[in-house]
Amino acid sequence: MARPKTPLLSKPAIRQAALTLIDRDGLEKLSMRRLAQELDVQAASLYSHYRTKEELLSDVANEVIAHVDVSEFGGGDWRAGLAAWARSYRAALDEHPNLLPVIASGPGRREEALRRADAVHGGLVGAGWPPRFATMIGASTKYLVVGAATHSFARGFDDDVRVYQDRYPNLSQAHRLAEVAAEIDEDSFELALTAFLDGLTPVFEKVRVEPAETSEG
Amino acid sequence: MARPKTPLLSKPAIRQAALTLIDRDGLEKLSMRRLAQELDVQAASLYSHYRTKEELLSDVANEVIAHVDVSEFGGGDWRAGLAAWARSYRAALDEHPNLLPVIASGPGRREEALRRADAVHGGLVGAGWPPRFATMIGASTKYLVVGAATHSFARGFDDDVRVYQDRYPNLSQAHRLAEVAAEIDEDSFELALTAFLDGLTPVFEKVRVEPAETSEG
DNA sequence: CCCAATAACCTAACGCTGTTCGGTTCTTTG
DNA sequence: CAAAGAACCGAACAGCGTTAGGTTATTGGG
Repeated sequence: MARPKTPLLSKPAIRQAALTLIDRDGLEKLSMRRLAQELDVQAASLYSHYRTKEELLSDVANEVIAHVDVSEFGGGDWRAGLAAWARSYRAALDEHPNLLPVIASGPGRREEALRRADAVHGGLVGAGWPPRFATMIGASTKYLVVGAATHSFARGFDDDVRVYQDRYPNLSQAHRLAEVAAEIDEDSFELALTAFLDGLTPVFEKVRVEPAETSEG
Repeated sequence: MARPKTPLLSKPAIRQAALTLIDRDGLEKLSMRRLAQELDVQAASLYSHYRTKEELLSDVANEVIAHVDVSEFGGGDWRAGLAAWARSYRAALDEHPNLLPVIASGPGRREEALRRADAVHGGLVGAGWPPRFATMIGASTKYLVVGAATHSFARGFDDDVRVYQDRYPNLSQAHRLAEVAAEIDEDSFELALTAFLDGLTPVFEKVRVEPAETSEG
């Protein structure tokens, strides 16, 4: 077979198949050969569309991040903006947990990630935070989200609870809750986010500035 | 060559060589063959000491985590305990940034991680937090630390600042600070940690219980 | 309208990876 | 003193990302 009359592949189709495979079988199971097989194609053909596997993965990650919502920053309420952003971010990561290493590790050349970082920064400054604080708060909130997604209890402990029994007395009770690990994750994230925002509020009162032009400078 | 008179390898020696290589060349450059070469040995020999590469990496991670200090929980001050733990944790991750994916992703069967989780939980309960909150707070703090380490500004953005100029007006100013990215990371982490602890304090006043026996349950 | 360029697929191969097999020699145990 | 096991080796396996070179279909310029 040579060049087909209608193309068998396209960037979106490759991305979608990759994400499906990652969601279903895990990141480490995704190989170019397996991906090609899923698309009824030979592995080498993928390189007509993506230069490397890494580039493909970055593109997949970009697409996932594109679903994160930063629109809440539109109103001037930085608390609501941050909370909505953080929850939306977390939800996006939660939908594709196997992809998390890609999102968490890579450098941030991804368009959509930058677009959102810009929106967050602009929203905070627009609400009265000094730019330096806006940068820090944006980073900190992301810490919380990414940390909550990676180090989640749900996957952070072994299924076999008996491993911990007796040896770690303080934990043994905590992990009787293994079956509700997801709920603990959720509660912890909300607790942390709320506490963080609460702790930020008095800081805001101290450093607040009159909102100037956001975008010039 | 067959079996040598005095062993050429040992688990600690292998771990140390692996960590050195990871620190120097990065995680993805570490292969069993390269590691063996560093130890003047053949790759297959490593399997007399470690069953898989994964097991070796987990052991290396365990060793790094062993340096995290939870002793501050000894006094009854949960704030000081949490802060010291978080800073120590972060410092440990910072010393071996290339190892971070291993620490962040793997399930928590690592002895030292469990030992510390137990100490944290016990310290919080001992200070008066209900067990359920202790679990959540431990998880949340870890979120903050791991998130701060993985998504650090220092590595989260591309070296070439000009990429972002003009296209993202809100960011262009922020990233004129690229050369002080490490400082931003530090400040953000401290801001987040402090805000989180500040936000937690009023919660504590509400839910506090008389410290009961910590270890029976 | 046709020819050149390009694009999209293919097969085959390269060098690398983690890991296993079977062999040899040394040490330890009974 | 024999048997068992431990610690090394060389060679090989299957699978990986990627590249080279070939073939055919489409597209753009003279």
